Amino acid sequence: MGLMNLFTDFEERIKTLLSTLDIVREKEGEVDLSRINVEAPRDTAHGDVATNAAMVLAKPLGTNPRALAGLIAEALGKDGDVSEVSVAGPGFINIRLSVAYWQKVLKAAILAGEDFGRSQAGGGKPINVEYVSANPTGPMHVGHCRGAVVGDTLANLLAYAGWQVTKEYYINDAGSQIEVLARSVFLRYREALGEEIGDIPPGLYPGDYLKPVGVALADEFGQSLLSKTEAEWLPIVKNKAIDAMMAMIREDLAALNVHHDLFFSERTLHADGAGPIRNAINDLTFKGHVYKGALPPPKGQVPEDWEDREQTLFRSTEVGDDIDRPLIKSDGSYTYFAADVAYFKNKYDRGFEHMIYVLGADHGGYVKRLEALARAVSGGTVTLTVLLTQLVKLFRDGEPVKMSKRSGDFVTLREVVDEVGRDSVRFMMIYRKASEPLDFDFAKVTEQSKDNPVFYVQYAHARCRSVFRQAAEAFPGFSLSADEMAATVGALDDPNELQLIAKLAEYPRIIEAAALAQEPHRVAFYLYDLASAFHGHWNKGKDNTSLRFVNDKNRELTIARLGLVHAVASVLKSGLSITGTDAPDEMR
RNA sequence: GCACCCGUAGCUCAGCUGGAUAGAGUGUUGGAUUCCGAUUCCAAAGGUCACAGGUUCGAAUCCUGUCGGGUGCGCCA
Repeated sequence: MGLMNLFTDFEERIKTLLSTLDIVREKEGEVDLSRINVEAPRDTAHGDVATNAAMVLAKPLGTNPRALAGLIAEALGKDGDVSEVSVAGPGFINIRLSVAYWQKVLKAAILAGEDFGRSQAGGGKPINVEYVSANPTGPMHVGHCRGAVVGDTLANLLAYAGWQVTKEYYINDAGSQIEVLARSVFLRYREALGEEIGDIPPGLYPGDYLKPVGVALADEFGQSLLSKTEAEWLPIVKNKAIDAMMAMIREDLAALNVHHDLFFSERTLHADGAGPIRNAINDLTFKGHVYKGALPPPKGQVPEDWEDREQTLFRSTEVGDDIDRPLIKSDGSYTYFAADVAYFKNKYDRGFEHMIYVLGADHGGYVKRLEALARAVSGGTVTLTVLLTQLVKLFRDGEPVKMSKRSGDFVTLREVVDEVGRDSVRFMMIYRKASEPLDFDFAKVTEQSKDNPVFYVQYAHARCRSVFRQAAEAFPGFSLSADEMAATVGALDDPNELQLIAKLAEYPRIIEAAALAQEPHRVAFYLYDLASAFHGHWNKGKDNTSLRFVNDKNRELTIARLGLVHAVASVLKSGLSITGTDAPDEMR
């Protein structure tokens, strides 16, 4: 299956070829071949693929790059799939591939279909991707949107690239904000029983979305909760409130086409006298990372109410953090971070050696302590990466949309999805590096034009399907299998077609690189590129009718070209499905 | 004060983990166009990759420092 990725294919060829050269054999075992890479030259006029092999190896071999390049080029010239080799610049080796090779690549793409870019890079290793993890105190708002899409797309990408992915959501259902939620709901419960509650007191959640929860409580319990003390009704109301909030959040996520494999409750860590947390702290203590002491006040402005207090601390500074972190508060209760320690240990015990946390930029301060935690608990065997997604600014008609969480006057995720559509939201959210702030303009995102990247890519897919519909008209009773199309690729030799094949051939490499770098946006950009190449080819068919896909006088050629179209459509569909968006058969 | 993220065309952004003359889109300018589904197509102009050093055959990319923008900084979650 070397043909699946032509760059790794040629990397292998060059490495085996090198081992036959005398100059390399003399220093066998001493030369490092890992720095050799094979890539597409920036300028296609230079060739189809280029390698830096000569420049990397010249020094260790005690020769000069141009001379070594000459040797390699000569040997490469004997490869039947290579039509031309040249040495350029400081020692680049440029390779022009034969038409037959491109046809073989296309054949592989046609036969693989949507699996063309699938990779074994992940080696089936388990990886945990945690994302969203919004507090269950209300519906999701737009702020959660980007992390949700980036996390979900990254998880899809990693799965496609050969990892065994678990998509996980950490439910923050243990803190004091949950008590506030329960009290807010209890008020709505009294309201549902006919009581006049007036304005919602400050400090409680004012949103209307809690009213149905109050009504449900009234239906289930009648007046019975009113006679109980808060200590009695709180646990009951809390459970109902969390369940209701999570049901709402799951619906919101579903509307965004986000689906987690596991919802992990923070409360379970506090259960049984906080057994899991105690165990985790004991574990850390056993490994020598815990002590009792007082933290120095922060530099710069010292808080007015600063008091020196002794706490149980995680000596995270020894494993890369800037400051030691409290695990147990001075009143004896556990900090939020203590639960995080237990949660991390839980993941670790479940066998994950690779973990990704997708967090908002406002949690940037949290990164180092999580990394420190991973080192301390796993002894450095776990790779934990935190992906920070920058802020999204909403615009309507060029004007920024103001939001205030206090008044409950925020834009919900659902409102955005309902207005602009799931696919547009998802694509826009990853059509930018995660580390870059993002402007989200309602007007632009709804636009059905070339300016809207989702539309542009989906349109390319629809156009592909349209070609098949046209072919069915030109050749009644037409029905094609991948095998039939793959068998005819020899009919394709137009440079424009070969260029499109070359773009297709990049897909497996893009997938691997994006997965490795954990940068899902690269998939979106590639899709735009491919769509652009396809549209461009289509446009050439406007002037030059001989390039059109369907030629009713040449059945064989048409089948071959449909193979090309099929491969383009498959890659588009595969990529779109990684981004979690549809590949429609037609646009309206 | 400290830590993290970001400074690339007028604007919005890519840049394949160190490669060749730094690329798209949009905008500007000049042409083409009754077209197999989109207000389309082609071309040109447009750059001190924030700045200064360093690492090496080679830096937008890696290291250090400076400037500018954003985010966060005990016992909140």
